[in-house]
Amino acid sequence: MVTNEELAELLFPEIKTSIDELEAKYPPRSLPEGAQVTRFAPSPTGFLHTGSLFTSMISYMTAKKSGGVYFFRLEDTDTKRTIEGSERDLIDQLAHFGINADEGFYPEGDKGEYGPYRQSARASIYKAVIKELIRKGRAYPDFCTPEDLDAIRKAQEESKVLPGYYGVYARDRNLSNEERVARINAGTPWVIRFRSEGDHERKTKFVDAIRGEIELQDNDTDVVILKSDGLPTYHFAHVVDDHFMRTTMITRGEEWIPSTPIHLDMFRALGWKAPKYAHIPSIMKLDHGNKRKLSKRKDPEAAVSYFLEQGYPTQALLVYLMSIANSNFEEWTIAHKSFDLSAFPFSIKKIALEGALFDQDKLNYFSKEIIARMPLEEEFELVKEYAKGHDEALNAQIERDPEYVKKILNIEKDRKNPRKDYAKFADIYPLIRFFFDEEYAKILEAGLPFKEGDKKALASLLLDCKNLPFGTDEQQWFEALKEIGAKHGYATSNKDYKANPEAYVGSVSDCAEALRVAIVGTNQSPNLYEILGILGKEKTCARLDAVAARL
RNA sequence: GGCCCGUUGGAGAAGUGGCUUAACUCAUAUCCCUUUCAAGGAUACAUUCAUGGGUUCGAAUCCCGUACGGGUCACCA
Repeated sequence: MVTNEELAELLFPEIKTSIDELEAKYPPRSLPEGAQVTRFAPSPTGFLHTGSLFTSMISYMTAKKSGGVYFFRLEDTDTKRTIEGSERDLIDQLAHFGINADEGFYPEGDKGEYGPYRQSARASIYKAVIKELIRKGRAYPDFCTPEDLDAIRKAQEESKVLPGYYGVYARDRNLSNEERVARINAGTPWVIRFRSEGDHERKTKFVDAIRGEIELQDNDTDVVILKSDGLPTYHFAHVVDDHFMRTTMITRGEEWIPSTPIHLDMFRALGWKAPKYAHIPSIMKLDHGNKRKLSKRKDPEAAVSYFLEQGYPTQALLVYLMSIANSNFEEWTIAHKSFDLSAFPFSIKKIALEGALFDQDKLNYFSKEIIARMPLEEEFELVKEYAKGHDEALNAQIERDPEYVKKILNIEKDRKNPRKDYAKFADIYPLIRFFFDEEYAKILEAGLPFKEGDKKALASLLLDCKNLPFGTDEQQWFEALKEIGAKHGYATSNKDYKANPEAYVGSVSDCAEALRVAIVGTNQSPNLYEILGILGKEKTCARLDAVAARL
C-alpha cells in the first residue's frame, strides 16, 4: 500500500517547504479598507500590445484610485514562445506611459516583498503547493503522451461528446498509487493534473466587477497544472501567485471568462479565498465588415511601438484609451479643461461590455488637441526626443538651430485657439520643411503651383513684396500687402472683388496666395505674416528674387 | 457543435419603467467667418434603441424566443 504522502515524496523529494510556511512568508497586506491590489502579468513573447496597455492602464488606475498596490509579474512559463529581452521592452514601454509598478519584476532586480515576480523563479513555490495537493489526493501524475491525448480527443469527437480530460476520459485519474510509483520508477514521463471534484451539470457563479454576475458550468476537467518541463500552466500559476501575492482584483482579458471555473475550482480545493475578477473587453477592429480583435500580425496599431514610432504623445494614447474605458471621461476633460488622468474619478464599473472598435480619427483628435495645448517648451522637448530616435531630417534641423525650430513650432500657438496641425510628431517635418533653405531649393526645383496668368505681372508683384515691412504688427503688415496688391490691380477686399470682378486682376486672397506659393511652395500654410517673420527679411527677399527670376 | 458574453447613429457611447420629440464627443455634410489651410461659430445627421412576441396605463429600459457578432473548449498565455 503506497500512501499519497509517499507518492508526493517520491515525486518531489527536494521540496521541504509547507504551505503554512509560505503563508507566513507572504502575509496578507495591511492596506486600508477598499484598497485594491492589482497587477499586470504579461508574457515576454513580443512587444507590448495595445490591448495590454489598455488592461495595464485599467489595473494601474484601479489600484491608484483605491489607495492600493499595482504590481508587475512576468509570466514566462512558456519557454518556447519566450522572446529574449522582450521583458525589457515591456517594462520600458510601460514606464514611458507612466505606468510604473509599485513592486514587481525589474530586469535589474525585483522590488517588493512578495517575489520573486518572475514565474520561472517560483518553481519551488508551485511544487510545494502541488506536493500538498498530492498528499490530499487533489492532484496526481498523468502519464499520457501527446498521442494518447489525441486519441482520447478523437474518440470523443466521434462519439460527439465534450472533448477534454474529465470523468471516464481521465485515463490516469484512478490509477493506484502502486501503479504510479512503478511507472515513475520505470522512468515514464509525467505531468501533474489537478483532480477536479466539480460537476459539469451544476453551475458556478461569480461576480465580475465589470459584467456583474456570471454563471458558468462547473469545471470537471483535470487540467494540467505542472508541465513536463517542471513549470506550471497559467491556470495554476495564476491561483498560486495571486494568492501569495495577495492580489485582490484580477484584471485580465475577457478571453479568460470561460476558464474562470477552473480557477475557482482550485481556489476551493486549496481552501483559499478567491479574488475579485474584472474581465476587460478587447479592443476590436473592423475587417471586411466583421469585428475582430486587434491582431499584432495584421494591424500595425496593435503594437504600442507603432504609436511611439509615429510620434503620438504617450498622453494622447492614454487619453484615447481612457475615453474607451470610461466614456464619461470625455465630458470630464471638457468640464475640467484637463487631460490629467490622475485627477479623473475612474470607475471600473463604467467600462462598457462590448469591445470598442479602435478609432484612429478619435485618437488623432485627442492628440492634436494635446499637442496644440502643450506649452512650447514641453512640446519642443518631446519633439526633440522623438526626432532623435525616429526622424533624421527633423533631428538634423534641431541640432543645427534649435531656436529656429522652436519658433516654427510656436506659430499660432500662443492664442486662445492654437493651431492643430499635428496629430503626431511624424507630421511635423513634411509641413515645415519649406523653412529650411536646402528643402526650399528642392521645392523650387519641382515647380511652384501658381495660378495661371501673366508671368511678368506676377514676377513684378513678387518683387514688389520685398518692400513688405518687417517688425510691424500683423495689421500694419496686411495693410501694406493690400497696398502692394492694389498697385498691381488686386482688389483690397473680397467684397470689392466680388462686386466687380472685371475691374481687378484678382482679390487680396489671390495676392496673398501668390506670395504664399512663392515662399512656401504650396497654397496652404500657417499664418503668412508669422512665417515671414521667422524667415526674416533677407531670406524672404532672396526667395522672392529666385522665384521672380524663374518666371 | 457545447458553453459563455454581447447587440442604442459611420465610431465611442449616455440612458436600467414615465423628465427621451434618445445626452455628450469624434467623423461626415452644408453655411458663416476668413489673406490660404488648420482652427472657431452655426446647422444637419437614430420617427427609433438587432428582431418577433409578452408584461404594463406606459418599455431602449422587465420576461421569453430568434437572428447576428465576439469569446472559449492545449503540457499557450
